[in-house]
Amino acid sequence: MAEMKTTIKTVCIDLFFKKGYFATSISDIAGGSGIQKASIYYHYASKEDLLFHILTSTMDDLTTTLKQGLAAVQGIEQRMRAAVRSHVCFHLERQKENFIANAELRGLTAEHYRSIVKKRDEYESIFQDLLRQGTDEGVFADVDVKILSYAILTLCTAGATWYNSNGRLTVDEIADIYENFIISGLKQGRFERPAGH
Amino acid sequence: MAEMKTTIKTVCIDLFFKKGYFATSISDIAGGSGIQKASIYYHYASKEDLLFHILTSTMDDLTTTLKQGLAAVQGIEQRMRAAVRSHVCFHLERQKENFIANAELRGLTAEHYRSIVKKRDEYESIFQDLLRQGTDEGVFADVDVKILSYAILTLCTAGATWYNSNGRLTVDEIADIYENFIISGLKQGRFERPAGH
DNA sequence: TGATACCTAACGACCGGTCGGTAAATTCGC
DNA sequence: GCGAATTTACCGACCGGTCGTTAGGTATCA
Repeated sequence: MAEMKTTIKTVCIDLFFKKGYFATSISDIAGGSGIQKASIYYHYASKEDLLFHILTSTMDDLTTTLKQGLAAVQGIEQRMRAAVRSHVCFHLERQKENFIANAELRGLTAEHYRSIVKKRDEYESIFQDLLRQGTDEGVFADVDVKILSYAILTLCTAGATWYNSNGRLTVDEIADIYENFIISGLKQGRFERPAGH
Repeated sequence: MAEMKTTIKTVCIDLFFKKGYFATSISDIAGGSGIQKASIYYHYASKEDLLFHILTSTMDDLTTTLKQGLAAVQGIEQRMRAAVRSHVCFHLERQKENFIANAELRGLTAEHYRSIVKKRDEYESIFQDLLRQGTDEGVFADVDVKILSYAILTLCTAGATWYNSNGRLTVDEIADIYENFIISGLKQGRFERPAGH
């Protein structure tokens, strides 16, 4: 049964989130999982292998979720809204994994690093396509696609660093705030006369 | 002369930025500084002390720069623009230190952690005051001050993770993009109305 | 019986940090 | 003005401890 393998991964996510990858030892992970540290190596090849597993599944699920969220949505503004919402909700709902995915890339081997960055680039390119299309159609202002895509993604991603699931706002309420902020930011100049400089 | 002390700090910033705090050894720092690792301890009490020095000076300079940038600016929109610009420029110009300040807080002792977080909170509160005032005056939409302040700061801060000083855009050009994006996001499609009278 | 899932024990490497010592520069007593 | 005392800035050697990892053994169960 892959029961312990799952337990180890879950414990690992908790610890990497709380203490960081380098500050977490195999002993910590073993202790949290209720086994001896040598037994970790029956399930995973190395500490880095564990990190890579976490990041790979997170990135894959992230992209899958986005594609599902966009599948039935028409119109560029609505599609961008859906994309932002998908991104925010995923990051808040799977806060720990996403925090790790953004903070611990340096723990990977060069090869695994490339693999994760490739997945991230593919994900980003979906947003960049949306931005480009919105700009072409004149729905969004003539924005810098590269910079604005980074802006949108890091903005929502940052939620994973401060979000408190017991806090004042629900995931949906936070998604609303980001959605409106971003869409307004993208439409800039479309509503108002330019402010004096 | 405090020459070597400065050299060590500079080397340290480079290494912490490139490899991360935990992955950087005292030997690395010593090697980069051209001395033996024991000599590091003549200038700094510990590895953590080095990190704390870096973060303290960065946070202090950050706040000082913001206050200077706001000193002579009138009007809430212009003040927010100035604040965003100050924040972006500081983060891009001192990219490495700011990256460390956002990534390596976990390396601090509990006491030093509190000290840095306190500085960060004070800095954030300046932005929150601007947001609150802008909302009160009706210049900005009725936004959630807490969430939007995090949004603005993390947005600009993120620039320090991807900015390439040899890249396509200058610091000022990037600041322009952020400034317009954020102000538009805060106004959320509002037409500008003469405030009050 | 043999695969599965764990264990105990131990490995070498490396870590942050300390120690005693020292050459050179600076300060001080006279 | 000059020798003595002290401080500055560094070094090489080494410490206890922890790290990720491995070898080899053992209980369970089909």
